Amino acid sequence: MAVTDEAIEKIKGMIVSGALRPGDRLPKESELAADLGLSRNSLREAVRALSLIRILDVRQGDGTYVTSLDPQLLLEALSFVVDFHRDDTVLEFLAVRRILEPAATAMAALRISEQQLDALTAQLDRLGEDPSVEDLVACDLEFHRGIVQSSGNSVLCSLLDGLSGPTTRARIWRGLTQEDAVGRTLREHRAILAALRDRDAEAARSWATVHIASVEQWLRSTL
Amino acid sequence: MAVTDEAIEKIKGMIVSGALRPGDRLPKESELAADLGLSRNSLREAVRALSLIRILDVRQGDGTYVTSLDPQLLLEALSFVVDFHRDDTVLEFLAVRRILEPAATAMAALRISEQQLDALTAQLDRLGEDPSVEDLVACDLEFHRGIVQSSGNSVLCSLLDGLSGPTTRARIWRGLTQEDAVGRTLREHRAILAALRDRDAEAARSWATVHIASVEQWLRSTL
DNA sequence: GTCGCTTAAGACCTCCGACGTATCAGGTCA
DNA sequence: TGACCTGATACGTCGGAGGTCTTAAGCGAC
Repeated sequence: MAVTDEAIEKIKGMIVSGALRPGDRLPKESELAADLGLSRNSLREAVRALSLIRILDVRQGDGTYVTSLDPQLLLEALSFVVDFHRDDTVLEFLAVRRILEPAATAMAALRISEQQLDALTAQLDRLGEDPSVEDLVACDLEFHRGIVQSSGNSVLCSLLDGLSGPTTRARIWRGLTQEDAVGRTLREHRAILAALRDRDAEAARSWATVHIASVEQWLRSTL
Repeated sequence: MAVTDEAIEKIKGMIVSGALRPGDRLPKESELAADLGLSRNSLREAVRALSLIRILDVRQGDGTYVTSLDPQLLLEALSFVVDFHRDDTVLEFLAVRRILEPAATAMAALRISEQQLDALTAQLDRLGEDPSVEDLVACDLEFHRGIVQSSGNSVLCSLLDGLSGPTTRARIWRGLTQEDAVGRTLREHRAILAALRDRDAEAARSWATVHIASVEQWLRSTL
């Protein structure tokens, strides 16, 4: 195994074992390199790799720190990876989202606060009746994120955030080409919101399923 | 932005835009560094980072290649990230798994082949009636992986694979401390398998839910 | 002619040392 | 007291020198 890979494993080990805790500062590059028995250049490769996936936070002129390691932060790296997906796998991503999103929406129905409900309502009102497709999709992302955050599960939230990216393009494409896709999306958003206000988890789940399934169905028939 | 980060973005751009396709070979380090306008050392940091998340495959003595970019491969990196989770987030991971796994099991009920059913049965038979906790958990992972693979969704499969890691420790702990956890797990596995054989998606879904919920409940009462 | 070994070229691996740049703390001066 | 300056510290970048591994061409024995 290459020395850099060993260094990655060793740093990982230090964090997992608790020798390094969230927020801790690492020894300076030259010292850590000496400790781990490799050159500063090779160590930097290891640190850079861990910093790409948000394990480490490198601040020039200051030092290198362990991040908070929050699931939210760590899964942010997921979206970077997901950007590389190929178009022929959009359906698989969408299928997973179709499983998670209704579940998250149902969970949110039991926990969402009145303030959050009001905020979602205001957001939909702001969009108006006839928005541009780009505005709609941006608003769509925001709407669903707001709901999923109310599920109270940050892992679920980050995961859905990461998975939503790839399907965005598909949604824009649909909005541009399918008759009444915009109006349908708006109506479904209102329905989901109404179900949340009623604290009706099953209705919320069903509307979320319908909402995503409509995109999925269109995509399947188009490909 | 640092030159290395720029290089990461540029290489990512080359792949996403299609200039570099899966399996393609990158120019050699010295050439690519010159093309991107940075030193070989800095470029190596970028390449190393992308190789950690399985975007690039570096082969000493040969060259650097773009990987297949399969969801399965890309999400493998997820397990690396998930290893850093802290124990207090196990419940959140488990909650997500509780959503995904029953859905995947239900999907598998409609698609799993007779050969795969036989393989799963043989696997359970091999384990016997009174296995060690470690053997049981290893077998548990294998069992669920086999089922999820039959769901036919590789994104779902890889995601669950990544999420199952963190909960493994918890399952071992439970097996060692809770009365009859081993026997209960074995019975539930048999029940899931029977539902799959019957092509009964709803029964399969329910048994999978029960199976995971029992771990979740125990963990919640223990913490 | 085919198989197996040798050899050389190509590409990545590791290291060193030097200099550039950003941050922060402490001191200085109005 | 507060703004500014300055030095120490740590990360950022670079160029070059060997080292190691993979591959394939070359070559001899069977």
